[in-house]
Amino acid sequence: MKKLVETSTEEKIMEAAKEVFMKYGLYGARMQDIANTAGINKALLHYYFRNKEKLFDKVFEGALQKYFQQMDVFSDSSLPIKERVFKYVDNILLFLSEYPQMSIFIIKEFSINPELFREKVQAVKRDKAVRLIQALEEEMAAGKIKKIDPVLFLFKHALKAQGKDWNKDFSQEKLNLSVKKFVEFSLGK
Amino acid sequence: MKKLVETSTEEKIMEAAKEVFMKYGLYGARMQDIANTAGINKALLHYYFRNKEKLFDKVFEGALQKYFQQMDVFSDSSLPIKERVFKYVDNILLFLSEYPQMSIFIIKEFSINPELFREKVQAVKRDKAVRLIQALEEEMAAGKIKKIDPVLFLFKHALKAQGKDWNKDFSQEKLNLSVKKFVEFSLGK
DNA sequence: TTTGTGTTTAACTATATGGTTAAACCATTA
DNA sequence: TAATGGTTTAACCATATAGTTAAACACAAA
Repeated sequence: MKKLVETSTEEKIMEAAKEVFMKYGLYGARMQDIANTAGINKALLHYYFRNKEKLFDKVFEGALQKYFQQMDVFSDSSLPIKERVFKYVDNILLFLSEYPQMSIFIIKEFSINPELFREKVQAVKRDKAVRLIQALEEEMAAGKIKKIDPVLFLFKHALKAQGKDWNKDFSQEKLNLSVKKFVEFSLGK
Repeated sequence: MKKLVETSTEEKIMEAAKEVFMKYGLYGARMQDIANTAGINKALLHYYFRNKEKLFDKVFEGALQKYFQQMDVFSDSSLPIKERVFKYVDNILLFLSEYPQMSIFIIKEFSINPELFREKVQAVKRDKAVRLIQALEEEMAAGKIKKIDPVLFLFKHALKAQGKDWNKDFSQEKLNLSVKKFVEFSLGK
């Protein structure tokens, strides 16, 4: 059947593109390299995904989707807020250990072109992060959690989940800025 | 005076190259971009540093030097081993927060070409890491610290310094693999 | 078998990129 | 002033790279 071959080739390209883009970034990746990795002719890349940037976008979108999907925990209002936060942080930690390349990749691409990056992210993220922030703000208003900047709140809890304590063990200067940047980016700050 | 202008241009190139290479990596960086960032003609890059790889090597060597220099704490045998470990981990944390790009950069370049990377590192690292391991093994033999794999030992202490506990809060699977890779790389494993 | 359609390829083009060269520049010194 | 030598530049070259095209291929329907 034709359809099967179709999806298979497209999948092969996507997998190869993912691998190469993650490794070298948008600028560093070579179309020929992607084609070789996928075991196909270079022209096929353009047949399936018009050009380099469109291919990159597709790969990127997939990666981001997986990442932002995890914010959906916050929509489950049956769970107490702290449970949700814990679950979310737990998922993120798992995600980061499952895709070590991806976290670095996202941080890198973000640092290369924050504006373009943010723009591309918007389409995927939609209101997920907004809803997350809203959920936190509601709980703050209800007095269930302390009133602080939601980003800071999430960051502190991410630290806490790892057994760190913001006040005791960490000073602002000693934080790994990448992690901070990453959390900030996630929330669209 | 000529000497002043000379060093200034070379410095400008080094600074620009550092910035661009850190951002885009060896493959992604463009010589023209480096020249523009330094505010000089592209040919000057080749005048001062023959070719792209040699320039990269110089930048890279500088970065690694700063990093591995911190292992020298272990040569100061007047301090108890635990003090040395603490001081070392402290320095590394400070280094990582001072140069957030660099840590990611090193991890990336390492993942792109481990063999070449290791090779380049050898020249800078020399016996620093060896001495570090030796110091740990000596203390282990003397019964001052528990007998475990020195790499694992250092990794655990790096976690501890951040308030994390290997056994309680972390499972092998949940660890951010990048951090583990980075520590392992540092010691030449 | 022939036709039609979607897939794949080899060969090509235009441009970007790393690198070279010869000449210009400029401060020092004979 | 003229010569010297390190520094800088514009213009160039060869190759790599993204992207295009026309033709071949494969397979299903007529």
